[in-house]
Amino acid sequence: MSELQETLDMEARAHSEHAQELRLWLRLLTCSQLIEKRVRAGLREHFDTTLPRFDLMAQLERHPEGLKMKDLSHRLMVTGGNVTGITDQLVAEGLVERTGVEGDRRVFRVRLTELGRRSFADMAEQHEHWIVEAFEGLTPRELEQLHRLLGKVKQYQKELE
Amino acid sequence: MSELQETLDMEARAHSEHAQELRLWLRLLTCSQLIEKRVRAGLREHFDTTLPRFDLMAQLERHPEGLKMKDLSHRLMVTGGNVTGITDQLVAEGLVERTGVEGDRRVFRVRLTELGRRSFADMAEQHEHWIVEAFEGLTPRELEQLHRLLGKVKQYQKELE
DNA sequence: TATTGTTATACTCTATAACTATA
DNA sequence: TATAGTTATAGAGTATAACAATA
Repeated sequence: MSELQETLDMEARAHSEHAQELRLWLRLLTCSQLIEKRVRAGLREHFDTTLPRFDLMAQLERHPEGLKMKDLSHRLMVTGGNVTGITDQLVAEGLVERTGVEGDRRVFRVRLTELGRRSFADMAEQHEHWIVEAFEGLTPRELEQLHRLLGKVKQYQKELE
Repeated sequence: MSELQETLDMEARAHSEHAQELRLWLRLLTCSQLIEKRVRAGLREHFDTTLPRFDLMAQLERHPEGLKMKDLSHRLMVTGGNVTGITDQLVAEGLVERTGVEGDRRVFRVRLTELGRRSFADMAEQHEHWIVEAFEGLTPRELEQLHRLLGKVKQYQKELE
């Protein structure tokens, strides 16, 4: 066993009668951490940005008409103050814009600027490459199976809420 | 579609010819974030502790003879300074202890104290419950399949290093 | 009164790099 | 020279709560 494998192999800490679930969780966590670390590093090195910023822009790219701060907060699963902070940064860099909404002066609509759209397109292309690479070890059929199984897991988390 | 489902359903942002991989990644990330959030919240509310602290103690529980700071750093996939900080906290609370190693005065052996072992046993019991609950939506066969597929993903990440 | 969004604050976690002590 | 560990620092990310403006 390589030192790297030894390093990453935290799964054996599962030790109870429910060892199967614990091993699965540790493996799931390890996979997402390994991929996420690479994505974060890539975003930082190549684009001088962070995953939350990328995620916010990705939401806006899907909604050209714009999203309210509250929508962003829900979708990104973080509290409002954080969305304000990230949005402020992106506005300062000219990547997104806040525009008022008629009929409710409390609300803003946040959208990508043209610069933001171009910038996001660049990042998304690289991001796609990193992700495709991460799953190259699986056959198309395995990709599909994994997607289906994780769908059941995700569905169940929502039922637990 | 419920608001919650809508909120969590970030997957549709995948839009390229490699949509399958992107959808899979977003689903994997969502699953691990949902479970991790619950574990973090549980550790904070019930035990006033954090996931990195729990993970460090879990490593020590697996190694009653103790681990060197460097080993912990490798296993937890974080840099040395951070291990020092977390270890300092746990030592201050009497949960772990540093003891010298004869033959190399640079090295420390970090171990759980008796209090640390009892404390970890409490946490591990609850932790197991949260994890078992998270995967209740899967049959034993599906648990096994998912574990196998994630094993391939994990294996491939190591090859990419 | 309730809601949208902002501000202020504090804390955890992390990486980096300079440093000490020992090998 | 190299290694084990610490210290110092800075920044990301987060939650909480108080607040202002509007509904």
